[in-house]
Amino acid sequence: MGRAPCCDKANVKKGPWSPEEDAKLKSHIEKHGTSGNWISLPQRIGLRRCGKSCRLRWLNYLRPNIRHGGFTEEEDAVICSLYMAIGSRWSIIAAQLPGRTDNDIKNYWNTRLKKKLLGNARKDHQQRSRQNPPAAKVSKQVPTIPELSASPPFSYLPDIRAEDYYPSALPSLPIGMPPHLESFQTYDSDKMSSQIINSFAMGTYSVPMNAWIDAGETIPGLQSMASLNDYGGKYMLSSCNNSSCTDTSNTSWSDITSIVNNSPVMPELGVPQQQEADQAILQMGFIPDNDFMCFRPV
DNA sequence: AAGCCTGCCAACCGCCCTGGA
DNA sequence: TTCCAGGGCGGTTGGCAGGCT
Repeated sequence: MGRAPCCDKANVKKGPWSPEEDAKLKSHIEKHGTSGNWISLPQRIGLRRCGKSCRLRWLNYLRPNIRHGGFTEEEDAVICSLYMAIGSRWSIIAAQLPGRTDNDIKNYWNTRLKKKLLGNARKDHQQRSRQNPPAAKVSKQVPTIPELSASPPFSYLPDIRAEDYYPSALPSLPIGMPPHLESFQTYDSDKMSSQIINSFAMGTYSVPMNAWIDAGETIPGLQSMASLNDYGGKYMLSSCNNSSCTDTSNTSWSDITSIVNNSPVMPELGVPQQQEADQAILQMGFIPDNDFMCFRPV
């Protein structure tokens, strides 16, 4: 037996709301509230609408202080960061943006922001590739880990993963990411692409070498991740490229920070020149634009 | 001018969660 | 403890508008 419908589907009106219906609903809720029951509300006020439809109309359109359109760069940044961190949890994302509804943010993401993000990421990657053509690989033993070739991370952004940033060998980590907004709120909007790379990388626990060295803000984000997740504080640090991964150590958070801080660039914690960053990466035995640093709980 | 395409967004659908009986 | 109604939410759809051919 199926679930009983929430209303009489045959007798409710569907489609766009008329100004009269809007006025009736708004006026009633402003005077009496919803009385804690959306399902019975339309009957009580003489609307031929489903209760759920009334609720949606009120929440997404009629309630006070709703803003539509005109998303700012700052709002874009928050949406991007949170989407990368927690995925399509639109209600949670909306809760961080006063006056915005989950529906609006969802629509905005699907129609504009996703394309903007993909465009920036591609442009950024192409520019870097021109400036830093892949160097000859530094000699080191890299045992293949065949099982890592399946199910790459971030299925909802296949274009970036497949073509721009993520090699197919990266491990997939079915683990929830806590929000780490504090890591992203200070970004310069001019550096949108860097910001996206960082949050993207954070969500998968794997960091393109360039981005890792690029942005000091990655560090507090990682630290937040390490402290909020219960993995006993142990991580496996790997370097990955298109065909294989090399586990360098089982490491704790302090080991990771030690490795990062030993880089000649990281102590600046600002935005070092890309050439310097690439030089540092090479000195550590990695290949910019080819290798990735992965953190896996062990 | 007409038809087609694309982007946008309001609204719907249906599943899951929660709290009360 | 179980059941169920209502609420919440994310995915999807359909219609409209504007641009393009």
